[in-house]
Amino acid sequence: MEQYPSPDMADVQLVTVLSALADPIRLDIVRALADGRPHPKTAEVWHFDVQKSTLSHHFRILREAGLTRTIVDGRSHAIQLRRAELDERFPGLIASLVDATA
Amino acid sequence: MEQYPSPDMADVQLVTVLSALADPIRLDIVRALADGRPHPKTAEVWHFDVQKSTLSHHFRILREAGLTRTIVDGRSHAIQLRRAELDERFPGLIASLVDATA
DNA sequence: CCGATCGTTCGACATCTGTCGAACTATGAG
DNA sequence: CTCATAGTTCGACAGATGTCGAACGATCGG
Repeated sequence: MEQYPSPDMADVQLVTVLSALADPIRLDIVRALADGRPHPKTAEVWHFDVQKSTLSHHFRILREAGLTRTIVDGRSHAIQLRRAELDERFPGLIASLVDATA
Repeated sequence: MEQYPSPDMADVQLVTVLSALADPIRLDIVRALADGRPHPKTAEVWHFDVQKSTLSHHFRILREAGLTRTIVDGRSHAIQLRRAELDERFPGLIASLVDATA
């Protein structure tokens, strides 16, 4: 299917990742996703005060930057941090985001 | 004098730091500054292909985000990463930037 | 003092970015 | 099949951002 493609981690640039993280909503998402497990994209689950189209936009930025992958199951989608790959490509980066008091 | 003020590190937001890092030139600067020592602002030293006014703009963003401090000595200015403070406020973050193969 | 140098500031401009609402797609329920 | 639901895509728009060049301010050398 390859419906929602993420880039190869080897091609992911640090500055692209940092740009993706440089937004309050996306940073919150990534920090919440740091457990490495899939989380539903459902807008109501995320308490953000934006429309679902905006949230969808943020999910896309994260995926295209290489931070996340999308798991499709019927009409429900989940998003998952590519934790292991990221830890290998950018050691310590995700950990430092999680540790930090925002 | 307080001529070029940097914010208190306690007031520095993670997302602000990430926004400052989310630019190719500024990321390069920070990585070069990671040794913690002062570096001259001299445009020729930095090989970037932008005008000095643009470089000055980037230095300002970095300082206002809390990443650097400016040291004035006569008419020559130096810029220094606030390494120790940053390491305490955001453990591992700077290190992960330096480690990474951009 | 005078002129040169280092760096900042300002206004202008094009581009990028976050946001919305409406339309669309695909899946699942009855 | 029909309708509802989950999420995406699209066009529009306002505001932020990176860049330049010109003008400015401050300092140093002669």
